[in-house]
Amino acid sequence: MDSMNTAPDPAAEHRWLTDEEQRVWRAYLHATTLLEDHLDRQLQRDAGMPHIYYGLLVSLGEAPRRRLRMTELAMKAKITRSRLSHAIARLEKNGWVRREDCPSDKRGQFAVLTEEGVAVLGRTAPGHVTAVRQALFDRLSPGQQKALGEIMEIVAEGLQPDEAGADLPWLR
Amino acid sequence: MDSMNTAPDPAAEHRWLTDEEQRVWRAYLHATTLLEDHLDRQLQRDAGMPHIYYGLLVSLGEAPRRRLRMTELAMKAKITRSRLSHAIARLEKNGWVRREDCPSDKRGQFAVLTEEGVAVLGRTAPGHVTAVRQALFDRLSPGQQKALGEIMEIVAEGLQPDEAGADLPWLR
DNA sequence: CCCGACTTGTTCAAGTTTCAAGGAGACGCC
DNA sequence: GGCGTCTCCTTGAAACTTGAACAAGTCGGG
Repeated sequence: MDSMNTAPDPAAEHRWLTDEEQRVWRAYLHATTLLEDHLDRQLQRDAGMPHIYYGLLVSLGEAPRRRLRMTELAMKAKITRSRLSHAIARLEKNGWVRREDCPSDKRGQFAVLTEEGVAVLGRTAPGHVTAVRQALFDRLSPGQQKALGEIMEIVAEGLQPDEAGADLPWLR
Repeated sequence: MDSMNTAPDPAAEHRWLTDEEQRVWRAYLHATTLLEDHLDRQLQRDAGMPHIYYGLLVSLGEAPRRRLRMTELAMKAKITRSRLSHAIARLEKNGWVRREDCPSDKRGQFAVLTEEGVAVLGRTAPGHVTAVRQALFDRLSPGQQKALGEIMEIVAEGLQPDEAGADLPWLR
């Protein structure tokens, strides 16, 4: 989505994307949005929640005592505390998560996965894994899977660290 | 809708992700959300609109006579017509897009990029390209770029076609 | 002990996306 | 022409996200 490739452009030289880079970039955008939409739809249908909400339940399910401090969970999910606050409220209404006060810090709250939440995960996870497998892993060679992992780690690494107080969505 | 190769889902055997697959999948989720957030933030700051709105302007800018029918634009952007309708309303309020009636089909509407819209793109595109380059291409070897392109094309191909009238967000 | 500085989590308002209708025109067919 | 059925796009309400502002709690000096 970044064309006008032959423009001389003001303010001195500017490196546009080559045709090949542009092809790759568009394929990336296309595939990632398609996959995200696909999984969102799959989970909405089978679990009654979008992908990110599902991710919250998974994170809680993996945590010790199935609970996490709000801030910690927000960091894991890479969302703002505000957004998490709303999300947990919704999941609470569904009965899949419960809030608990933190004894050692009166400001703190734990989000705790309920039994019902565990149950939802249990009967939903297989279908989700299947969807991921069918959309991604079943279509890639072992070499491609390896390459994808490496590439994504590189990209994440470049964006992740708090370089010069740059992008820390969960602290905004 | 469910697989054709594995067993009937009822709690029977189920192929989970291997540790390695899980590593790759999490890296994928991590990197893609980080990148999406990064670009959204960059564009919101520099252009006053999220990534997808920017994409709409780009699509219009590339189209003949800088105009596209609503449905066509929705397909290009892979969003529903409803969503597009709201989005264009917003862009119209910004003065970057204008609506025009289709002469040959009175139901039809064209979304047309205005001069202001062109200007916004012109002064915004370089920064955006730089952001993409810094986050992605500058960090990958030529081989990785090629691999990424191939992988994304495979994934998109698997999700794209209207297999059994499955997932067509823009027709819902 | 008290103050300022920072953290934690929530809330509000504004903006965006989704979902379910619905109006209006096109199209085929009798 | 009259009908039923599509297609094109919009609408309004509900759900979700965002960013700023806020109350409450913690913490480290002085």
